[in-house]
Amino acid sequence: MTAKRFETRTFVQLPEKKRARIISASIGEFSEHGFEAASMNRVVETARISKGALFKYFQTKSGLFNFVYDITLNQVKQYLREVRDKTTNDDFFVRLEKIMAAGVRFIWEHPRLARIYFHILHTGDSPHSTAILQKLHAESLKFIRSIIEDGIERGDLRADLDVDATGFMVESTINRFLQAHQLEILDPSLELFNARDEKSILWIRKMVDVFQRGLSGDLESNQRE
Amino acid sequence: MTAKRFETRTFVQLPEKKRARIISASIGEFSEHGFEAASMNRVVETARISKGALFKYFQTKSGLFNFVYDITLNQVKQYLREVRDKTTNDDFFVRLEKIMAAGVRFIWEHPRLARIYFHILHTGDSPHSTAILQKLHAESLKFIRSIIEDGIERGDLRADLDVDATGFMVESTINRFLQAHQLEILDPSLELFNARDEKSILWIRKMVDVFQRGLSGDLESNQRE
DNA sequence: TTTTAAATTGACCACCTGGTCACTGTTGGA
DNA sequence: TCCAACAGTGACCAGGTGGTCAATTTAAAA
Repeated sequence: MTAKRFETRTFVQLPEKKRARIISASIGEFSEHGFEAASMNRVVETARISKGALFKYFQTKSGLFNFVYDITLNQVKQYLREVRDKTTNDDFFVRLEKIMAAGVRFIWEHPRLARIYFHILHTGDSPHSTAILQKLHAESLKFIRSIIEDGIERGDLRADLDVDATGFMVESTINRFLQAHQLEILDPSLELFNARDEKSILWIRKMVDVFQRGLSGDLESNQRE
Repeated sequence: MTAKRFETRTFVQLPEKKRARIISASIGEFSEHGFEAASMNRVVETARISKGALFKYFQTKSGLFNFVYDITLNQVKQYLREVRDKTTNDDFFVRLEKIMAAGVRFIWEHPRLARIYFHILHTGDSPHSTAILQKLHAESLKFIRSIIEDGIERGDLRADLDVDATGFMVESTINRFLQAHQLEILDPSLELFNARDEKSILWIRKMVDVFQRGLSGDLESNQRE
């Protein structure tokens, strides 16, 4: 699998400052408008280059988007790998807490990339095929599932747990929780928009607790075998 | 609170068939493209009327959207009310199952309205203020919370349950589950896209079970006071 | 200094957008 | 039959879109 390049040789050879300006402008534009509504004219304006130049650096709007998409995805993957590797010895529920906390940190450190990631994840607004977008979701799910399977092996989780259903629920909750930090309209009443630390951690604890103990009042029903 | 009308007198007095054609064309357009990317030209084309006419029926694109949004919201609300009232005597977990099943049914019966609803809910792509969109989310959450509070009162759920966190988790899961039926890219590997009945119900059972019993393998930790 | 190759520019293209308005039916009452 | 009131039309508007390309500047090689 050869790495596809979306940027031209010309772009790569650009002085670093200029290249950085263009990348930043592109990230900004796509993070604010998504793919379809993003404007090449605005990118050109923000980056202070001519339109012709931009189209010499990237042949099409899709090309520029793919370039930014790559950066985004690599950052997300790296952060996921890091959390997983740093928490291998933790109990499942501690691990879950740390994963969520790391997500909040990621949003805080890379707000624009996070926006791009979640926007694609939720709207599919991108030049990619549905197949590729589904793969994105599948990877996200796979990550959570692997954590759950570890938890079962270690005995932190019920052995008879349905991994598919659990994975889906945990992933849904995490994603939505992280989005509430980022998209004001998705922050229902938790007041997590632009929140950090204390408030986030409090919520994380509460949610992990619900996952851990379940909802049932009838403790009998927790027993089974 | 007087009801704001988005459609003009002229539109109301239109022959029913024509009016229906216009409404259908508008619902179709907004369900496929959301608000911003929707095209009045396409609506006009599909509805087989002139552009001038459409702008006599609705003053602006926002007006037309609001009209459709009203229809959508009323349908959603009505279906929520119905499920709630029909299940008041059920156990919480049965109730949860029925709510999810009703959601699947709604998507099956009103696929275009469902698309509009979820699109707004997730992207905020609409001419409305963030305040109004937050209210949408808040109402959705409020609905789930009321079901949870009923469950606690009835003793189906732990009395010490955190209603906020639980509501958030349940609502996230339900929403994402329903979206998987509707948006192919959001259907990770559950194969629920365009699914109905058996497959959906199986998943619902699995998820409700996880909510009910929790994830813990250590049964001790379920005991507390 | 001259030549040559590469980098950069912005006017321009076709096509789209939401919205307008002078004009042309159509209808019903006097 | 005449006329007024309304319904409907589509060419047109300003402003946007992604993308192109002949002309120009820049930089390096000869």
